[in-house]
Amino acid sequence: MTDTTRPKGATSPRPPAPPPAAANVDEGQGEAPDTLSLGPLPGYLGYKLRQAQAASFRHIDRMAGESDLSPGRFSLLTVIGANPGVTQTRIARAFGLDKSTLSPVIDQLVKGRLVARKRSKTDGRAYGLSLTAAGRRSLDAKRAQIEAQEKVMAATLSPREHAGMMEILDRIVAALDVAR
Amino acid sequence: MTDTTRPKGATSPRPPAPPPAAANVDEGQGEAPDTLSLGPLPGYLGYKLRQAQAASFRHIDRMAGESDLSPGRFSLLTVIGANPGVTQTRIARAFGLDKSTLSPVIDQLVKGRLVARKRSKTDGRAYGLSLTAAGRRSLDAKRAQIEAQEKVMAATLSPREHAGMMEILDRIVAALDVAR
DNA sequence: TATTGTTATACTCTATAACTATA
DNA sequence: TATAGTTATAGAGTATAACAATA
Repeated sequence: MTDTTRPKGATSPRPPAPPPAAANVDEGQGEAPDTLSLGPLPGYLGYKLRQAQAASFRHIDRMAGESDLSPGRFSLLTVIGANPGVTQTRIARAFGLDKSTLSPVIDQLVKGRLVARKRSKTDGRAYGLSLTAAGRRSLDAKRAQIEAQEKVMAATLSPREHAGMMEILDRIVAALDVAR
Repeated sequence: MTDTTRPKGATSPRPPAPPPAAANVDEGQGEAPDTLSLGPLPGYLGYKLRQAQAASFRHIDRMAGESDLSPGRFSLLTVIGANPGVTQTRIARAFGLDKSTLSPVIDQLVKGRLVARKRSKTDGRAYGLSLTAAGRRSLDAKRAQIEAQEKVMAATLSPREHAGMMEILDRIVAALDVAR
């Protein structure tokens, strides 16, 4: 999810470089030396959604310093911060993830002292999760980066377009999760 | 990239289940039994982009049969199909990937007999890639699924909204790849 | 020396299955 | 029996570094 304390010495795997715009050409006759066709790909909304999502991660990564939170860990810390005492299972359900997915990540966050894990008084199986002071600081720092990115995106959109995107994206999610 | 022939007996890792809509609630006072706050997440365009992208993959996966192409391998086969004789390096550049990323994937595609790899006559280092008949069939089958998904998305959008999305998504990618 | 491609290694994100401990 | 969490294993997708072969 969020990558707390990226292993100090680790070579953090960087996202791919932005694909050259040239490749975005829609099919076509321009068989120039190093331009290749992406076929029908640029006509698919799903493809563009993927491109935009990838560009977002790439951009966040470029803003990030060493041992910074990954987008996934950021969202995990955000939810823990907004729901002190929450359990792993509840978080997994909220994100639609399997509980086993969270175990190792939360373990890293706990080892990195960003998250505190306390056994529940009322249920000996469950843990209550909360942010440590360091976790809160990491989260705040990352949120500033995220919100800077939001400003970059908002700056290229009119307020109407921005609101429209938010709404349409929800509609797309709803349609796809129902379909089939 | 694309996942050609998913290892026959392999338990293809399924995408996460759709998160319950309840989790979408924006902060709030409603501290109901199992509703947890996502904090500021639902207000971020980047977060919604990620959700929509994930919903798209999830939906494709639900349509897919056994040993079907992953979205990544689909795009890879698409580009090979549209540019017979293309080299790995050129594809990597077009997608903004490192060349080392493609080696294992293409190797699988070749082993799965979906892609043919021939040493270039003019450059002994390079391979020319092309689709086999089976590769073409897999690609066509997958494309039908992809286009079915495109119809599902298009059905929830007005033509203007659809066109707007395509254009705005491009604008977001351009803005993010320049920023910082 | 530069380029094409491979291999080893690593990291994120995700899943299923099997298991422990607690309810 | 059901639930919370862990561990082992697996797979997609991506990277860097080091290397071989060819240019």
